[in-house]
Amino acid sequence: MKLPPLVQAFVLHFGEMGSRWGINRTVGQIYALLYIAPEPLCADDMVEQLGFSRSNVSIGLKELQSWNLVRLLHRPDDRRDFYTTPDDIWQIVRTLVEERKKREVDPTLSILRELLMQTPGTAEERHAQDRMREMHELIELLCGWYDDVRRMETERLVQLLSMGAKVQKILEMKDRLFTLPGGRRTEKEG
Amino acid sequence: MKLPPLVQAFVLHFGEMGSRWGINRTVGQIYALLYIAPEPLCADDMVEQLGFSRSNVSIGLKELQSWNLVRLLHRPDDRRDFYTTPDDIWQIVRTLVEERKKREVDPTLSILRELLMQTPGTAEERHAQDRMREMHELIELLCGWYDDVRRMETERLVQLLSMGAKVQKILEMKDRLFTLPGGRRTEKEG
DNA sequence: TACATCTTTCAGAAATTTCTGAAACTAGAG
DNA sequence: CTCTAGTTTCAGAAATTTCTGAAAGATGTA
Repeated sequence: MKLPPLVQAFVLHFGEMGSRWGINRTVGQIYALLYIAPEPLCADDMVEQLGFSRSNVSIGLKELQSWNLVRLLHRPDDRRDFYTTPDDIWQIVRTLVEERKKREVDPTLSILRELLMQTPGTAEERHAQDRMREMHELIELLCGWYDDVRRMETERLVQLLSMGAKVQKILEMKDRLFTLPGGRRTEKEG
Repeated sequence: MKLPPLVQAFVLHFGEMGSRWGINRTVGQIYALLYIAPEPLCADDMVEQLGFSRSNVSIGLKELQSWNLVRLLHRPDDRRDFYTTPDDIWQIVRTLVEERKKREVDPTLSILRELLMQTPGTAEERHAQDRMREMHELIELLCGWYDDVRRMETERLVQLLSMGAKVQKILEMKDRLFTLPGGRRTEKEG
């Protein structure tokens, strides 16, 4: 691996973290390299800089493509494929979350739905189903929220995130505004 | 494996998803079983119901304990350890997020901080560092938000999540309230 | 057509992770 | 102290994942 020390440390870290993030070392390193590279890279650049075999890099790139995490581009008079990550890091995060949801959440959601359709035979099954229902509701709530948030413009999103718990203050204010003197809420609120 | 079909399907699913979630099959199945079991279980119950070896279950339970995901409890006149998950599923989610952050985000944050302290030698390193800085800022923003949110009471949290993008409406309202006629913001905002 | 350049596939080697059974360990009861 | 009922550890077997080199495929050029 021939990289400036700073870059190398970054790339190696992403390789190590790869396994914790459910991708492998090669894929982690390739992505890290693409992310910090000032220019698009071709597969052979990666082979040279990371020291993996050509085929390993090829498979890693396929994997990244299946995650929609890289852009493929070409240069005039050059048959090679060049790869980059989006310049906008928020775009990267959005894609990452979207894909992880697709792989890590959606299958569970659909199994839960399926199992909740069934009629429980025993008390044990009934209890199991209650527990699954709780889980299903929670995941649906989170997904609903996510589905709203992902449509927000980045600027708004940043604004919201920066506020953190201050949103709560606003909610409390809203509650005061819309709550009748006796403590009950107005009809519109729920 | 001797379990009611409904329970079995659930448990098997969590086993399969285990690898995508960075835990293994055994751990996934054990947790699923504990989650839907109406009563606390001891290790031998799990051996019987899941068909793993005793030692495998033991290691799986240790792993779950290291994630703070199970509670250990004892019965009078019984030396065995019994295990459960918290009744409150929100508590489970909170723990899960906390632990994943600890393992999947914090190490990256600290490497980034470290690398950003260094003085870049070349233009390439300078560019790499800029890119790392973007990443660092984004992660800090998310962590700051998370740090606020995790302290919220569950009821408030649910309220917030249910609102989804409606929060945006409130923000816009707030903007209107605090924005001077000319379009500039008041000093307090920003 | 033959050739050059680049990419992909794939069988098997290498490495890593998971799982098991046997042995070691722990702590209360007699 | 010894027995018993439990838990943990650990070396190696089994399974899975990752990685490689060689071969095949694709595509543009002469």
